Amino acid sequence: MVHLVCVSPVRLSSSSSRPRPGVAHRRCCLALASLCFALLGQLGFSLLCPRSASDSAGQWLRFKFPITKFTHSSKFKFKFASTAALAHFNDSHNDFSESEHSSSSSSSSYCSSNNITNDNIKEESFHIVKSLQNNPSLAFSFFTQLKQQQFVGFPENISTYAAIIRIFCYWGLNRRLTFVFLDLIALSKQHPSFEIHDLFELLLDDGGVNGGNHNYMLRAIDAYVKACIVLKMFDEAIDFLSPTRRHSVVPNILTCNFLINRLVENGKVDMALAIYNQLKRLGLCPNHYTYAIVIKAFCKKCELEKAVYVFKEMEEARVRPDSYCYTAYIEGLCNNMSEMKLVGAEIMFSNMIKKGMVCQHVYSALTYGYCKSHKLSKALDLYEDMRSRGMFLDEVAYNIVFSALCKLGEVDDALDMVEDMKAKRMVLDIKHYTTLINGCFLRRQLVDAFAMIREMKEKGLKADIVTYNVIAAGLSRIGWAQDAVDLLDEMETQGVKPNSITHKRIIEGLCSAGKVVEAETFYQVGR
DNA sequence: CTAGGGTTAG
Repeated sequence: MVHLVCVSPVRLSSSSSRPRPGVAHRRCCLALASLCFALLGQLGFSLLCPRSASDSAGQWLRFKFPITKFTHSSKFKFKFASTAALAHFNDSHNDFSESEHSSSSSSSSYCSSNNITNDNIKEESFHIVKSLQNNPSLAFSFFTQLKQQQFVGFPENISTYAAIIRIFCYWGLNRRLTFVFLDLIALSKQHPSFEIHDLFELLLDDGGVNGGNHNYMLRAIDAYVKACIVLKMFDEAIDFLSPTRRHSVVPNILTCNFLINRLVENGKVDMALAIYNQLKRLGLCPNHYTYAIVIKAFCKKCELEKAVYVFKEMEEARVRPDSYCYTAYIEGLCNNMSEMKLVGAEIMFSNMIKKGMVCQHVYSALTYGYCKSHKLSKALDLYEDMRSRGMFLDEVAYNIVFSALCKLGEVDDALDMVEDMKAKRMVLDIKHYTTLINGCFLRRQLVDAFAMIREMKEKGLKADIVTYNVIAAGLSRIGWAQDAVDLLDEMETQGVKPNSITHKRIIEGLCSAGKVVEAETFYQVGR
């Protein structure tokens, strides 16, 4: 095994002559890296444990994989400011100039000891991650491997986390940063003595990541706040936006938008509006998306006048509303449906057309409004209008149209459109199938209905409670009461719990099939 | 940071 690792060192050409690596190259490199790490896992960790601290296993990686550069020019060397906490680690590998490296010398040193202690893994992992600072991709896969083998423990190995965070901050790999923080949050829950704030203190020891440049620190804060939001830890996210926690860094409006939007979606509308007001007090400028979310928030509270007032606020702030803002309001009108409001939505829609601001989404919103108020032919007219403008339907919009067509009893048209979707390589999901199955049953097109059910299952889609209710209703309606009852068995094996609608449909089926006694028993004791 | 869709009611 060791032999295999050392046979063919990769020759590194000088950085100036090598073309910039493309995405494919990077992917390839990453794949190669994971492969080798997997190999390492099998070998045990001994390969990565050199005799001396300076003889880092990072060197092993260096001759094994060409060092890839990301978008930064090589003039920008990663500056890894030392901290008091990290001072005992050897910093000699900061500079990763890609000089020719004699590979043969290191072959023996990596297969040294077999008796690895947790301590040297800790030390080495920090060391290796740090030495891969010019290759974030590789650093990340190494880190992932460490985690999979549970070598990144807590709270002892906080420095390895700090190292990986610094690297990702520097390279602006925000998504990966968020993943690291998701991890950290999970770990900090296992180890209550550790607080994320301690980690930030560590990062701040340098005066910020990378020599006090707040842009880097901001990335770490954003990523952490985002991770909190994803985990619905809203209080923690909000707490971090407070002046004492921000470390005098101004929060990013995009992150704030993300927070406010998720708050609204989770029904915490008042909290969202409070944050919005706080942002304004902080002097942060909301952008058009912020305003759109606020419009949505007021609509959700049924305070449509206040939603209108937001447009005024935008005018004062000289932020031009975009199609999303208008759509948010149209959606609000459609959801708080009344004849008058629908007219309001139509007026705003035609204004959008005049301004050349229509987007696909506004069509969905208004179509949905028409469907809800049973103006199905208007909905279909709108669909035609949309096609005439060369807009295309996406998956969700297709389903809105399907649902309108099915209610009109025009399932065949819907089924034709399914073929269009497939021709466009669009994938149907469980909601499409539910709509269509329902439509087929309503028209008593049983062959189509069962074909749809089969197709859905063949594609590996699992029916959920709504789908089962639709099927139960369909079976009952066509008089197949026993099959509706039997559906409960299938639901049980699929782990879907029937609800009151399911039972209601089954009882209806039994009653209309004349099986009143069975219906009564079912009502009394269930199945 | 970018939304929206499927059952149901005398």
